[in-house]
Amino acid sequence: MAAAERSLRADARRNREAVLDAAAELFAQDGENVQMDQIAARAGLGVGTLYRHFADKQALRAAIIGRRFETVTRLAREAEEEDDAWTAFETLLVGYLESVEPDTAFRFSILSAEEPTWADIESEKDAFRTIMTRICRRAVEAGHLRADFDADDFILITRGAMANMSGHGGWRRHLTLQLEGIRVV
Amino acid sequence: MAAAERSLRADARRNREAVLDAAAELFAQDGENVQMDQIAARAGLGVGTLYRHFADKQALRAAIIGRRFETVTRLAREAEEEDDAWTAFETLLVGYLESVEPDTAFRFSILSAEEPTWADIESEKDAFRTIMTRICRRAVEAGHLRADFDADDFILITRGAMANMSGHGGWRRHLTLQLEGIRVV
DNA sequence: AGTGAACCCGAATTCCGGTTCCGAATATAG
DNA sequence: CTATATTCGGAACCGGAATTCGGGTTCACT
Repeated sequence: MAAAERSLRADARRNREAVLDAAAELFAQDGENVQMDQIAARAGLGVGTLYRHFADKQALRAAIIGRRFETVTRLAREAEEEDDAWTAFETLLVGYLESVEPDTAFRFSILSAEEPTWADIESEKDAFRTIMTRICRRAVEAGHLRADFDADDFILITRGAMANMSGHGGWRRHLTLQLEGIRVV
Repeated sequence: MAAAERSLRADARRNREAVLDAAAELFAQDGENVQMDQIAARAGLGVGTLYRHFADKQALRAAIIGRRFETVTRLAREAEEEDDAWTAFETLLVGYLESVEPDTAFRFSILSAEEPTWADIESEKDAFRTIMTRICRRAVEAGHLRADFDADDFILITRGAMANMSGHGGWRRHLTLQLEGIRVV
């Protein structure tokens, strides 16, 4: 793909970016229900142009989702720099959620789970998961997280928080509950 | 509505039930993406008949969701009978989630949050919430739940669990984490 | 057992949004 | 500057799914 990018005509590359930006913004805002026409309009282009760059709507979505994964992966790398194991974990957790909060499309794509030919994204997904796993492990070993906590649990927690992001900012409260537990023993 | 039911012709009432049952089953199974034709077929009726009983697809959905609320409200009433405050709470929590697990449509409608003209359902929703609030309060007062736990938190917790119901049965694990907390202090 | 209102049926229509297509416009090589 | 390959634009197309509509059917009352 990097090679392909280089061989793209100047205007084409510019437009491709415009499409990506417009799509990102609209998908983030309205999630699933955005029309190709709207994206084209926002990008100041014709629909035809979208299809020149992306096979179909699904592909465009995939590109957007992939982008966000790159973002959070970068974020994870930063978090890993933290000296304290707990700080690293908390930074990742909160950073991830904050980054994802305004992106309706991403949240829904995660929550919907089905995701047919989402195969494209797999590699980005893995990159994130790898780092995330290390950070979790470190926090467990340092005794800051329950001994049986693992990467899958991180996903459970974040999905849970994401489910409480619509409208009311209840997800922060929920995160507290998840960290501390609701039961008194 | 009760009066209207009485004045319905025998076959009409029967068909109405058939539609409701068929719709409930299909919506539960496939969530959002069910066609009116399918529902009609499953009910052994023509599409026209669906529209005789429900203004549009949305109205039908609303009726189904309302139904499930009635179910869980009944469930809550039962839970409240429990002598032990914690047992009552746990019964409600787990019972609610188990009851909701197989109902894709319901889960999505809760998670999607937007809910345009969902106003119809409000009363059913309130009925449930009232009882649920009492049960939570009792568990708090008995010292089984953190002191600041309230009805809104119940919703956060359940939404969280519901977000982890697609496919993998991870929601039970998530529920444990939510009850006990993931952090070690 | 007749009558009319209520009800049912499902083909036809409408609506909606993704995708295609090809002439016009534009960038780059020579 | 010209030629040629690329890219753009957006009206037209198309399929899928909701909704309508009017003629046929069934119930319930007398």
